[in-house]
Amino acid sequence: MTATPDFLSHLNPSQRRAVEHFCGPLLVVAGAGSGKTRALTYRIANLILTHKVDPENILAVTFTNKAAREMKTRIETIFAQQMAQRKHGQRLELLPEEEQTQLRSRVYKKYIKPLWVGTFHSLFARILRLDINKYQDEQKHQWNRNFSIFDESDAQSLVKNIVTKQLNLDDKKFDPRKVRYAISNAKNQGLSPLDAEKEHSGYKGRVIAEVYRHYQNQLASNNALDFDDLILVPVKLFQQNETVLGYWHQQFRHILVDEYQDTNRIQYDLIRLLSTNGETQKSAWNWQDRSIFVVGDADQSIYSFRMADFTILLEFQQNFGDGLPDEDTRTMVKLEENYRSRENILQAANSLIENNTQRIDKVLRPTRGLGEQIYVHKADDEVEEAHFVVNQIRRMEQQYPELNWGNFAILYRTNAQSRPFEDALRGKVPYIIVGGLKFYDRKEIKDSLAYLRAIANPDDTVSLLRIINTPRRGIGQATIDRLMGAAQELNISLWEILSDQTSVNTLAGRSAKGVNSFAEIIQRWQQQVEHLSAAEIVKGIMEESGYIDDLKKQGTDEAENRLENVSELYNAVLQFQEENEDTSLEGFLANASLASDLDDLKDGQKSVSLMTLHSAKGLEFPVVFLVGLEQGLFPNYRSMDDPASLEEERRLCYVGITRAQEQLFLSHARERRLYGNREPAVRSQFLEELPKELVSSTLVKVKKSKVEASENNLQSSTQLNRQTSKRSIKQSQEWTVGELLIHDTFGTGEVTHVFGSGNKISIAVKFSGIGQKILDPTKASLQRVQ
DNA sequence: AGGAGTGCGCTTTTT
DNA sequence: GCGCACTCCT
Repeated sequence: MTATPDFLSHLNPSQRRAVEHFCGPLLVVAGAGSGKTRALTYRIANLILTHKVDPENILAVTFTNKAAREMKTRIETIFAQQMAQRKHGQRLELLPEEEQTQLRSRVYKKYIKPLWVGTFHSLFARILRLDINKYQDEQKHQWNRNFSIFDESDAQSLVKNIVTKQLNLDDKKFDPRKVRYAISNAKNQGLSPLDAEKEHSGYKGRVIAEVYRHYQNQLASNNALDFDDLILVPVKLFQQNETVLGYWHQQFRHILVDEYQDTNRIQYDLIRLLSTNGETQKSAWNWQDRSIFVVGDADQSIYSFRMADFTILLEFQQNFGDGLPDEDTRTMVKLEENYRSRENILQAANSLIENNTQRIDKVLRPTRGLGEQIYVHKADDEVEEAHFVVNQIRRMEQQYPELNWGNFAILYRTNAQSRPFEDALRGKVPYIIVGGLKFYDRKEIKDSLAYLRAIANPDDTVSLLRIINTPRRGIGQATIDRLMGAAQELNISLWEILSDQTSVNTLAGRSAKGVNSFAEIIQRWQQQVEHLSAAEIVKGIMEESGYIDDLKKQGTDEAENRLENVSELYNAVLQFQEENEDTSLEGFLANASLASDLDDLKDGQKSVSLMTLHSAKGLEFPVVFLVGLEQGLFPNYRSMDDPASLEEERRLCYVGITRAQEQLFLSHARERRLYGNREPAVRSQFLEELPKELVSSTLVKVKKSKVEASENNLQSSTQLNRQTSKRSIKQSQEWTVGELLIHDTFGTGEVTHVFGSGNKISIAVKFSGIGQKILDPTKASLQRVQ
C-alpha cells in the first residue's frame, strides 16, 4: 500500500485534522451534514494504512446496524481503490467487473472482516458470547454462551407477569410499562436489585426494587439477558475481573464512537473502562499506540428517553481531553461546514435551535446555494395533509427528471401518523415504511424465533411457553400451570420437566401425548444443533412442528401472508449465513434480536421513505416533508410542561429540518382525529420560531375535490411554485470554472469547463493524479468545496 | 380446550 | 378506532 494515501486530499482541513489524529483522545464536534462519516471511515483507513494498525485492534461503535454496514462498505471502497491504483495503476471502477469483485473480496477478508464495527449492543453481545461464563452477579446467577436476548416485549411481559401473578400487585398502581422503565433506568445507572433496594426508602421504590429482583432472577433462570444487560453485564464483568478487562483493553487499541451525544452513563463507563483499563487517575493512562475518538453533536441529542445524556459529550474534554479552552485545545476538532443542505434550510435550522438554552454555540457554515424558501402547508385535516404531500411528490417527480421516488421522505413524530400517508400513496407511488410493526415483531416471526431459541437455549422458558401449544396440540392453561408449578417447586427449569416423560405423564394427564410429542421434536433438533446450519434448522423445525401445515390449512389471506413471512425469515437466515462466518444458530439469533427495520432501508430502493424523526437521524433526502407540526403532537404533549423535554423536541425538529438537501416542506392540520374523535389543532410553536423571510405559505392549495383528479389537474395547480422550484433544483447544477469539488470516487477536482445550459449541463473536472473527467452533475455525486 | 363476542384504554420516540 | 384482555359459550 502507498505510504502517503492520496485519499486524504478529499478532506477539508478540519476533517483532515480529525482523520490524521493518531494517539490519545479526540472529540470531533460535527454539525449536521458536515461529513462526519467521512471523517470516521477515512480515519479508520488511515490508521491501518499509515500507522499500520491491525484492523482487529479497532473498535468502532455506531448507532444502528445499518450505519455499521455502511461504514464497512465505505472503508472497503477506500482500500479497494488504493489496491487498484497500486496493482493495476487504474481507478477501481475502470477495471473489469470481475476484477473489482475479486479485489473487494480480498480487501474484505484482510481488512474489513477483522474490524469490530457495530452497535454497542451487537458488539458486546458478541463479547459476552465469548466471556459470559466468567461472570457472576451479586446473587450468584450465571449465564452460558447460548443466552437468549429478550426484546422489549419479552421484557415487558415478564414484568407484567411478576407484578400481577407473582406479587399480586394492582397493575393500575404499578403499571408494568412504568415499572419496566424504572428497572431499565436502574440498570442504566449500574444499579443491581440490591442497590436499588438500598436506594429507595419509599414504598413504591421498594416494590419496584422487588419486582426488579424477581425480574433479574427470571432472566437468569431463562439464561436470558435484556438489552440493558448487554451493556451492564460487560461493565460489571470488567469491574470484577481485571484479567478479562485487560484482555479487551489490549485488544481494542483504537476506539471510535459515533453519535456520542446519544450515549448514556453506563455506555460511557464501558468505553472508559476499555480505554483506560480501569485506571481512574489520568496520570496513569498510557496513550501510546492507543486512542479514543468520539464524534457527536449535542444539538442532535434525541434519545434521552433511553437515558442518553449529552452532557457526556460536553464533558469529554474534562473526562478524557486536555480540558483547555477551545482556542488552545489539542483534543477537540469542530466540523462546521455543512455540505448537505441549502442555505435557507440551514438558516431555518439554526434559528430554531437558538431557542434552546442548553447548548454550546456552534456555527454551521453553508457551502451550497441559497435554495428555495421553505413551504408551510396548512391542511384541513390529516387526510388532506397526506393528499397534499403525495400530490406534491408526484408533481415534483414528474417535473424533475433528476428526482426519483427514493429522493423523497415523509417524516413524522409518531408512528401512528403513517396511516393516512399510506392510504394516499397506496397503488400510486412506491413507498416503504421504516419502523412501526417491525418484521421481527410479527407474531409468526416471534413464534419461529421462539422455536429456534428453545432449541439453542433449553432454559428459555419464555420461548417454550410461547410455542408449547402453537400450533394447537391440545395443551391448555391447566396443564401448563401444573407443569410450571412443578418446575418451580423443584427449582428446575420447565424444560427439565418437559424432557422427562415420566414427569409429563404424571402431570399432564390427557394432554400428555401432546406435551411429549412437542418435547420430543425440540429434543431431536437440540441434539443436532451443532451439526446443522441455522437455515437447515429453521426449515426443519417449522415444518416438523406442524406450524407450516397449520397455516396452510387455514387458507386465509392472513395465513398466506404469514407463510410468506416465515419463508422470508428463512431467506434472512440464508443471507446471514452468506455474510457472516458464524453460521451457528446462536449467531443468527443474536443478530435477529438486535436487528431493526432501518437496517433494510437500501439506497437503491426507489421508494418514498416514511419514518419517524428518530429513525431519520443520520439520513438525508433531497426533498423532505416534515408533517404534523401541531402543539401536542409535535412538540408532543408529554414534553410540553418540562423545559428540558421541550428542548429535546426542538432538537428533534432540528434533526428533521437538517435531513433536507434541496427542499423542505412543513405541514400542519387544522383538525386531526385523535382516538377516533376530531380535535382542533394549533400550529406548532416551532413554526413560529422560524424566520418569516425563509418561509412561504403561498403554495397553491390542492382542494380535496382535486385529489382524485388526473395528472392534468395536478400540473395546472402547481403553476405558481413551478418557477421557484425549478430554480432551486437547477442551482445545484450551476457550476463555474475554477470551482473546487469532491467526487465520491475521484476525490477533489477543479472545474475546467462547463458545457451546455439548462437541464443539459455537463462539466469537465480535473482531478489530481487522475486527469480530466467529463461528468453529468445531476448523476454524479459531487460536493462543492467552500 | 378453544372460539366468539364485548368492553376498555390507549399513543411518544428505540437498541 | 383499534388492539388486547377478559368472559361466556360450545
